[in-house]
Amino acid sequence: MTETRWLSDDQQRAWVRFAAVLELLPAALDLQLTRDEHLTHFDYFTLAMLSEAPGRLLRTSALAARTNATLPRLSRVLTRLEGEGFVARTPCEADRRATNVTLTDAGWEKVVAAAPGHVENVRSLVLDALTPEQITQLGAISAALLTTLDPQGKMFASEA
Amino acid sequence: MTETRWLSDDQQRAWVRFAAVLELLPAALDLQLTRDEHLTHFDYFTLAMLSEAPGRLLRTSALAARTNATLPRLSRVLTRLEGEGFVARTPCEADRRATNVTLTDAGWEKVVAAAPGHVENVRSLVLDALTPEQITQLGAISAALLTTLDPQGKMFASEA
DNA sequence: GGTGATTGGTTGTTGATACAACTAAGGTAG
DNA sequence: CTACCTTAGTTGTATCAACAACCAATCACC
Repeated sequence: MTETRWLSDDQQRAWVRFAAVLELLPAALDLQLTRDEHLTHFDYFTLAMLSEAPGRLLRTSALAARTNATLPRLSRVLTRLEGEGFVARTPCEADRRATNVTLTDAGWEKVVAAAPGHVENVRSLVLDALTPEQITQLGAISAALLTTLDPQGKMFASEA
Repeated sequence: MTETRWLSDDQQRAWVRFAAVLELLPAALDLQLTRDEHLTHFDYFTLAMLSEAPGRLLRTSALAARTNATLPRLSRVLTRLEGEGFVARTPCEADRRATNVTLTDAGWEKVVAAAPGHVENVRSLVLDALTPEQITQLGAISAALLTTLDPQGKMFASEA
């Protein structure tokens, strides 16, 4: 059995604080969206990914990859969002196993309505608390972490 | 209606990456603990907070504050952990509304067994991907974010 | 072109969390 | 001491997500 290498004081301090951020920030992000727009952060992100897709259209499995969702989870969320009139499901002509998901006009309006409040929340919770240098550092740190967390870049539409 | 101030390229890039980390890292932390120790990260954190408390004892509501849990959530988790023999609930003598939660010997053993693997996971997912400077930066950035996210320092036992 | 393996997506079931209602104990004012 | 408010914790109910089982369509291969 190998000896555990514990953390230095500096590592310990950074990790404890960062872990607290991981715990608190997602909840704070969700809170504003559910309160102001009756959308979960996942709902919002799903609609946002569709809004950025060419033709506001993605296949279900492609949308699942971008949102980091399992297919069962996305399936039920889409059923609800479809019922609310924000998305529409249509069979894919090219591959009849697949389903195309499109953002409806109402869905587009919803994203447009929700985005400013969400961005303002991101500003007030994150960006406004940091110096420009720290924002750049955070980008570099996050990129470094993503090389192990998301080596394929699944969550980034522009890549691969 | 005020005009929305959108994000600069630098802000946008940093935020998109950081948001992906917020999505992926907690799941990766949970995965190792559930796979290797059959503990959720919340279970582990709960036991860890108890293990660091004087006498391995905390009142339920104090434990809830340190773990950022609602009382109902903690109540049910404690019921399960009690059934597994890791914690014990005893009435508080001083205030008979309150309940003291103590870490049993089995619970202590569990934390001792689980900690090395968890720490190793934190290393491989976070610390090893960063330079010493970046670790220091991450600590400072997290501290800055916590001034708005957790102004009372609820999650830090040492403070107020 | 038929057989078997794979992929795309939905649904059954179970465990987990939130909100709200509830019980019980403690504090406070008359 | 009694009525009322607050605090500590548990439990009822509904929603959400995960895993697994399932159906349907496509592909690989002979």
